[in-house]
Amino acid sequence: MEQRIDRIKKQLHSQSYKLTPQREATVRVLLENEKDHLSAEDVYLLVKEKAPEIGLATVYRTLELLNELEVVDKINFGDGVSRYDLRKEGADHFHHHLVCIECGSVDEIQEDLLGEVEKIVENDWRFKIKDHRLTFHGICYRCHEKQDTGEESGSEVKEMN
Amino acid sequence: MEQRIDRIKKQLHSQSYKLTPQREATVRVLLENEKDHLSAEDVYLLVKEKAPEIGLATVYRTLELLNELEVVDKINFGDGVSRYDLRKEGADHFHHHLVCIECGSVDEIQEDLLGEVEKIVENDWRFKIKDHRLTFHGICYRCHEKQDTGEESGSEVKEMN
DNA sequence: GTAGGTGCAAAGCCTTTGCAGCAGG
DNA sequence: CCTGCTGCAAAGGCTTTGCACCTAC
Repeated sequence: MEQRIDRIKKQLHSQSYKLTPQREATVRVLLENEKDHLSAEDVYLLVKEKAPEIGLATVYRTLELLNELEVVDKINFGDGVSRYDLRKEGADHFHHHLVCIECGSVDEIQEDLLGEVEKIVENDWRFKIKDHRLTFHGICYRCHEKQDTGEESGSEVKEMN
Repeated sequence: MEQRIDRIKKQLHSQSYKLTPQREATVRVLLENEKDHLSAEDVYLLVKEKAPEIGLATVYRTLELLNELEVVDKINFGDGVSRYDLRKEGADHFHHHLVCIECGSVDEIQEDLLGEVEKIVENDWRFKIKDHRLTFHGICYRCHEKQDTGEESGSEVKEMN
């Protein structure tokens, strides 16, 4: 974790940005919640616990900056808010999402499932792929199990991570 | 075109909605611009040419309704606006997008490229897929040709529809 | 006459921006 | 000082909602 912060710090410095306390707090929140897909508001609330004086605008500005530096990906599941997802270091961004329409959970698939598909697209459509977004909507295994055991579904779920 | 409108009309009636003149004008705009990915505002401006008195709110409400009826898909390319894409009739929604980061064009791939991938997801993650979104970001063949001046254009590009 | 649909304007949300103050070189 | 960064509040942009009127059965 410290190493990662250090690397992000260097990355910032290399483009003459600073790792201010607010930025560091924001990055830490992202690292600590790496599995989640936090909205700016979510990040804000979590950062406030560490740095109560921070403003929402700063969080937005920091997230925007991290997005430009390709430290995070800004993603959108169609629910009206942007979410921010830490990139795996070094990896040419390759991860997909499973969004449960029952409980709203979002799981990640790190594995690259699109190798073949990308070859087809690049050849048949002569399209030079730089990035992709793949999201499946459906029912996650947890909700599946709930239904199979006759349990009530849905209304109480909070966090699935 | 008339047949399609007729079917949409029946679909509306079957759920006791009406195909009002405003709704019909909106649907016609969508049919006439099937290849595009219009925003609500785009649709509004086009509909206004046929039915100048229509309000933006009605367009939003109509698009929302058509989305619920699965006549259109509401999609989002991360540029801050929702876009509306007519579904191919009968098809279990399967189409993907190629978004050019150079010129902003959006091409569609109707072909289902995810058959194998979906099997893997359903088996390995026990996730029951209901829908998916697949978008590639990169450089389209048109921009490619523009850049590589004097390139031999050997292979044919596949039909986009 | 009842229910659904419409236009307009207002309100809602998420996000961005303007600005004065602040911090570190 | 100068530059970059911050917090606050205001403004923006897209979308939804409230409401009175209208229209079709």
